[in-house]
Amino acid sequence: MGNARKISMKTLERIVLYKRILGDLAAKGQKTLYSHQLAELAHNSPAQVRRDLMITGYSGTPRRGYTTEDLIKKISVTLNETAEQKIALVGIGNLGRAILAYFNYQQPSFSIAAAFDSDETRVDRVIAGCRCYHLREFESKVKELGVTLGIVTVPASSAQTVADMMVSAGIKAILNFAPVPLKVPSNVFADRIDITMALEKIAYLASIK
Amino acid sequence: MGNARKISMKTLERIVLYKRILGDLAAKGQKTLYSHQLAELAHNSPAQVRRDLMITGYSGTPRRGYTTEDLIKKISVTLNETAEQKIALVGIGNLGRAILAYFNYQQPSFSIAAAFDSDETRVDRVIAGCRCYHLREFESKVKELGVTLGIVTVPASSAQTVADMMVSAGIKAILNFAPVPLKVPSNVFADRIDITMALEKIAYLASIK
DNA sequence: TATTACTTGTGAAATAAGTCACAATGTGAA
DNA sequence: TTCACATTGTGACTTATTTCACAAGTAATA
Ligand SMILES: NC(=O)c1ccc[n+]([C@@H]2O[C@H](COP(=O)([O-])OP(=O)(O)OC[C@H]3O[C@@H](n4cnc5c(N)ncnc54)[C@H](O)[C@@H]3O)[C@@H](O)[C@H]2O)c1
Ligand SMILES: NC(=O)c1ccc[n+]([C@@H]2O[C@H](COP(=O)([O-])OP(=O)(O)OC[C@H]3O[C@@H](n4cnc5c(N)ncnc54)[C@H](O)[C@@H]3O)[C@@H](O)[C@H]2O)c1
Repeated sequence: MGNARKISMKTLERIVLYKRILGDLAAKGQKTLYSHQLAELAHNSPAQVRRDLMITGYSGTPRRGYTTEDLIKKISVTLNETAEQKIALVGIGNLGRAILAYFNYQQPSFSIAAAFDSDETRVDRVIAGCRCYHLREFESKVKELGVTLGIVTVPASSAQTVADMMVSAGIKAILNFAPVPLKVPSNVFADRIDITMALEKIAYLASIK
Repeated sequence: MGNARKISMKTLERIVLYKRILGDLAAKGQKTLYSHQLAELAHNSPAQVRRDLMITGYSGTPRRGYTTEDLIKKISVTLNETAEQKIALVGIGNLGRAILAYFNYQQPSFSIAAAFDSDETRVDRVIAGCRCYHLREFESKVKELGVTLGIVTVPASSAQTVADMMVSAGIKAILNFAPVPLKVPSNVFADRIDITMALEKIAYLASIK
């Protein structure tokens, strides 16, 4: 869309975090803050914060810092959060259900519009306010509901098949919890959250301390 | 421990992935492979694979490539996987239970030794083979069982308190699922998996495609 | 009003990560 | 055995990210 400047992955991740921190502060009534305060809360440096905020185009004022509400709004615009996006989750297992339950409470710029599974015993019900359908209804529901994002919580062996289905249904970005990299066309973005890998990582880091 | 060379986070993450891929190939009977094949499966470049493998000290042979089993062993040694590590999970909610259920099936170089919660109704039972205790028993159980790793799956408001408790019980590394950075002393490592952030990230990336 | 004391935004430098490209080398074929 | 050649390991280069450091600017104070 509009945003001319390209945001690096690292900066993207941090400004999402900044927005959340700012939201908490705003809820507590804090009107302004300095880069060093945001840095403290985000566990990084003031220079990093200021550099990251450059891409939003928002300018603080010297000596006064940033206005909480304005900065939140500017980050939201930068993140194109104007239009709410809909998510389809595939794989109503333990992890899938935890995610469904969680994102019902939350109300960010996206919502899980529908969930799917290939197991007949897991479909045709409502979990945490989200309807569960059989996988065969995937493409039609995605199109009907205007889904643009996908969450993959199926076993690794089925993850690529599910991703392919998402791509052909027109989904634009996928978050994959299966421990296998997905192959998607270059006009689709796929990210992976690999919990096992994260554990092996901390196991290594504990072992060298 | 022994490992002189410092592994970068990026390389660490990738060699963990390589090991898993190699394990799958070995299970299917593949004896050797080339850097370009591993790159294909890991979704990166052959040069990246070879560069990453340098820190293991393992050398393949030109024209024949890498011997699957040998490379797996060398990565395991690099990752100090000789001694199995024990994990304590705190927060037996939706996500915590999904994780408990999952890591019971798996048998890697670590296992979840005990789970804890502050809610009386969630303790004194066994979930997926893992005993659940009240949080007040945390320190004694951690020491009794020799736990070195912690998983935090409590609400954001309690995450820092739980982390502090883990640190004072002697835990060396923490994996945190709460959407808030943890403050830990420099001899402890804290990593965070932020699912909401990952979703906001793909939402942004979908919006610019 | 002039001055002081901080904070911002950002070029420039430093560091980290990734890619290229090629000499060295072992393999399999003849 | 000899040779052709695909593959490895790595120095050098490129690109990305972070940090430094300081001019410019604003609010508070006197
Ligand atoms: N639960 C965890 O803590 C955890 C940790 C690490 C990785 N993971 C990964 O997350 C994924 C889900 O884990 P889980 O614990 O929820 O597993 P699970 O077995 O509880 O759930 C998997 C679900 O996917 C469904 N499914 C299987 N094949 C399907 C297909 N082709 N189409 C649609 N649905 C299908 C199953 O019916 C089941 O409901 C797995 O890839 C797993 O490796 C989970
Ligand atoms: N479930 C998800 O998909 C999801 C997604 C994003 C983030 N998260 C984060 O993961 C964490 C857990 O999420 P969840 O969905 O499992 O929540 P949940 O409410 O289902 O579970 C939280 C558990 O922690 C326990 N708890 C609360 N305070 C505690 C304390 N001080 N000590 C010990 N136990 C305590 C509660 O009794 C409960 O059992 C939260 O921080 C949440 O923000 C979860």
